[in-house]
Amino acid sequence: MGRWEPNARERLAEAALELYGERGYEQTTVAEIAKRAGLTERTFFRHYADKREVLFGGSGELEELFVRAVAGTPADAAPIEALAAGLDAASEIFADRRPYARARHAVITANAELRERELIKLASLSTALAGTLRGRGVPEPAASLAAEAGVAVFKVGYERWLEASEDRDLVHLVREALSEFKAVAAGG
Amino acid sequence: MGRWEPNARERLAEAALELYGERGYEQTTVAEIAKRAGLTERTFFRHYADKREVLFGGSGELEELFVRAVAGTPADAAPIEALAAGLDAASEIFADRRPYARARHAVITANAELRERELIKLASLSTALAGTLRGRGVPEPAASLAAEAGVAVFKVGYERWLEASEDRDLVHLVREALSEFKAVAAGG
DNA sequence: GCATTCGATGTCAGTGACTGTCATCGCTAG
DNA sequence: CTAGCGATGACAGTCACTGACATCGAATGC
Repeated sequence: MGRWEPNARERLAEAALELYGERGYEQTTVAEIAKRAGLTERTFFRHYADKREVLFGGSGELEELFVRAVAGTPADAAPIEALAAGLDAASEIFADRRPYARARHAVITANAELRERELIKLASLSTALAGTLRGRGVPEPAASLAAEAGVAVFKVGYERWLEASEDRDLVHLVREALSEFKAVAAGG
Repeated sequence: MGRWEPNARERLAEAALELYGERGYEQTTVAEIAKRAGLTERTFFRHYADKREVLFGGSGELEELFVRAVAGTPADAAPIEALAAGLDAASEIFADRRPYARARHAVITANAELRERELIKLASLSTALAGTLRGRGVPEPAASLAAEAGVAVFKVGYERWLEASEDRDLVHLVREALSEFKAVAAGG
């Protein structure tokens, strides 16, 4: 494996989150992250495309899970109902990671570049969901609109979960957001 | 005014769009943009915060117009109906700018950094709309969800407009996107 | 007219993100 | 034991972006 210790990639992500939290994203240099992880700056950029990406290692996994759940829904389910299944699946993987999610979210919301990166990850998720819906026969622009709505619902539920007390779980908060959404879209 | 010619800011934006279109965003240096505009790199950064922002000079205007139209709606209008008024107002200012909008959109979609910047502008719009809706008595999370939906509708209509023939105008395409949205959200 | 003042620009040096290239380490197959 | 290979280190270079200070040009006051 590596030249020295294993899990270089994970060590870098951990060091980055710590440093971004301690002194802020902008005040942290990549060289400092690499040093805390026992590596060099050059190696950081072999594992992550840039200084922002180190906080988004799990986004591909989330997207894959969400999409798979939507695709696994009965073919005659309405777009919104297929998305509901995806929302459930995506919510479950966060179950025991709330402390980590909170630390990460605090860092991201504190910096515009990181917010931008988060938005493009969500846009990628939305694009993938729209493609999956089209594959199920949903025409455009309904597929894209439904996908965007699904992501918005997840985002709202997720943010409420971060602020909520420990006994409120993400799956339920996202479901609540979904029914709020349906009410608003119906003109309520 | 300026040391030489007037409208330095506009000249920079024009030069940037040209160069980004000719040789691509990444292959263009800020020094080249400034030179084409008859200025120096340092002056570029006095007018625009970074190399991406030069393509987004009008986003504040769009946000202001959209928000004002929503705020000017009768107090008893449902969130979706208030947003519909905002969508109409926002759509009108693009009426005679389709060639420019197409060139700009082609440049933005070709580069991930520029897509990120566009997304955060839309997120800012969404946040502003949500605040306006809250000011009209719409509670959270309905206000945020409705605002996200409104932005998604605008985005879909706008993209269709860019691809459409010259006789189809933005206002109508956005209205079509809105009714598609209502149908999908209702479970259609 | 002429000096003063002020905003916009130019100049220059510096930091840090990111990349290309090549050497080197340490494990593994044979 | 050695050859090969993947991961890392070392180093030089480009470019986005910033701070500090000089300078220009036009408006203003007299």
